[in-house]
Amino acid sequence: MASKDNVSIHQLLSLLESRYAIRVMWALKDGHPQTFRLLQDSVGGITPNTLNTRIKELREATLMTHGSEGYTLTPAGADLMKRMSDLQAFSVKWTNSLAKKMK
Amino acid sequence: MASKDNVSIHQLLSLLESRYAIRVMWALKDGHPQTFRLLQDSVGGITPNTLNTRIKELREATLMTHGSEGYTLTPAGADLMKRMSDLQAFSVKWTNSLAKKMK
DNA sequence: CCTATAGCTATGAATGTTGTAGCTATTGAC
DNA sequence: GTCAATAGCTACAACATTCATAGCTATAGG
Repeated sequence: MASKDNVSIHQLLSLLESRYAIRVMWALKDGHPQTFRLLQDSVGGITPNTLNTRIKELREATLMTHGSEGYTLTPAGADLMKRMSDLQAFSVKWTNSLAKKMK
Repeated sequence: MASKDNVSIHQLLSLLESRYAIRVMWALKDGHPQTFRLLQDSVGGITPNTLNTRIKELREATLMTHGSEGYTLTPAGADLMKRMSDLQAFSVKWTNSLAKKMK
């Protein structure tokens, strides 16, 4: 059903479109657990308030959890990051072509 | 260079993490040009102020343009959406497993 | 002219994010 | 036992983004 699928993607995107949401998960995609403060540093520039809000949202969405060694992605979260890993290569190409435009 | 690559992905993500940014491009990924108001309806719930802000940002980022038939993605924008197309399948799986959790 | 359509701008209120500070609980060393 | 270090978070006020609603300007067709 197409409209149901649209609802799904909209739900997902409205989660991912909060500031830092993707970067929080991105910081965890290598599988190493991180503490609250370490995560804050990895993401860079995020305040504890906001990080905490993101953590709550991502946990409710079953994309990340908190184990004994710190915060990690759930299998679903890891799957999502795997599907987004192409962004890395894109971003490099894109930044380079932007830089060319500027000069 | 790893740190340079990190800058790239951060630049990209901070663009994509604005509300509706991804959904604006998502609405154009089939290649059909859309007018301002049509785009507003396709995205759903976005106000003209915000849409206009997103359009400006995405045009400066060379991810979308405005031709004679309306707004469209640039080749770079289309490339980006292609790389994110896996999100569709993920979101359906994810919504279903969330729904199971709830009952 | 008159209406329809397209692309936007104006305004004030609601919501989200920031910077800075500091609280509580747990752990291990002394 | 108590002291410092670490972890997870909360409080508060300032600032930024997004909202809902309204309406302006310009162009094209009838």
